[in-house]
Amino acid sequence: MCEVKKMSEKQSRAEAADARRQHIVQTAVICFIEQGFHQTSIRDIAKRAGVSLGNIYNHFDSKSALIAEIATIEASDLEKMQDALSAASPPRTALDSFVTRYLDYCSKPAHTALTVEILAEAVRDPKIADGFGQNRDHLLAALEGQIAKVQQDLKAENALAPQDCAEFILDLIEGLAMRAVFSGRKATDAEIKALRTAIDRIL
Amino acid sequence: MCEVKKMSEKQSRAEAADARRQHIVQTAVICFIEQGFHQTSIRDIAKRAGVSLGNIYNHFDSKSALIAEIATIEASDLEKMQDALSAASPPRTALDSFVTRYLDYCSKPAHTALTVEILAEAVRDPKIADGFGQNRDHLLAALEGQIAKVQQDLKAENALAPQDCAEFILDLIEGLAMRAVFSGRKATDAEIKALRTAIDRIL
DNA sequence: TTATATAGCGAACGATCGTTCGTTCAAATT
DNA sequence: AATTTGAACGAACGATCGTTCGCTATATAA
Repeated sequence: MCEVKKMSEKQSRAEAADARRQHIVQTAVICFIEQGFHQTSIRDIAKRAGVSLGNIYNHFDSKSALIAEIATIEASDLEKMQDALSAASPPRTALDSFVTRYLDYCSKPAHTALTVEILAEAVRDPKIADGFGQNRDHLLAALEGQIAKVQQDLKAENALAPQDCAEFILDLIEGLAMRAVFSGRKATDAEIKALRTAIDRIL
Repeated sequence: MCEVKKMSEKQSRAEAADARRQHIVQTAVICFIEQGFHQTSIRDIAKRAGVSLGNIYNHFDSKSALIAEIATIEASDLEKMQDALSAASPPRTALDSFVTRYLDYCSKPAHTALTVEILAEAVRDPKIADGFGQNRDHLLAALEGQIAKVQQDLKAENALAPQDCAEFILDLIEGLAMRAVFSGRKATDAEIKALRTAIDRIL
């Protein structure tokens, strides 16, 4: 009846609940990054989110459900990376800009902390491992498509299969980023140049 | 006085203590691989090792000290990998055999589980991160030496710097191994062949 | 032989964990 | 206006955590 009227000044109950839920998720992510999954208690999250302990269980079935949801969200973040690959620019340009974007993405310490945490969880939870692998496969497929085009343009002989090529390129980018994060610095220009050279050779 | 007499049939007190300590460490490793650091309790380890709860604290100061020790042991396992690199065989042969050995090493699911766990710990504990990074640097240096020789033999122009090259090669091997482990299989011959091709190109 | 030191034990401690529960209160529905 | 719904709360529960402590027994030292 009066749904529309107060939309602008005050959100509906369902909207407020969704916002609260999302706020809890975001706070949980911060806690998990800082302390890890199993060193973070529900009380930690509740306190930091300014929410009661019991209320968290109105929005999530259990702590592991909250972890699983965050793992899914983090995995689906990869989808945004595919935009750079689907762009209508020349394949080679698209690939170059993808390298830049993905390296930046992997170079964020927060991303590394969360990814490693999810990886450790994925070792024992096939459900999380699946979500992780599935989204990575999507990115891989998109990358593979561009690589095939680039190889066609290069008319390269004895080229590596695009699938292998795509996996290797991701490995190189992730490896460089992780090394930088763990030594508390950013990848140097020299390192990035070497990365691009290595990718060129692999193509 | 009677130290020597019973050495063969019964170990001295110090030896027995050392053996017990090592047995606890090995049991802890198994528990940590199966359940992760923070999902494993001291009681789990004690029970599985057939040792009393309190006795563990006669051998280790705390749970985190036990974790740190295991992280150190695992990191120093990398040293054994350098043997293949220091061998007196032709550089190219040494490098090839290293690729095989390191891929096998990284392909063990138990190794992956423990490494990911240590990595997650290293994000928040600089001491563990240092131990991890230091041992990796040693391996890297050894690999770098062989790469320099191989490049010299190839008389390649515009070759990548041996340091970068070494890091990239480790990234490729570790990436392939991790992918295989997480999908519950072994690296296929085709994948290994692709890996070797990629390494050839990078050199 | 006597004294000392230490590995081994398991009950016990205090803290904290994930989760449940009864309750309150305001929004939504009738 | 009356009723129902569900978000929000925080005390409470039972379990488990890392760690400590007093104790026994035995190898070593004196």
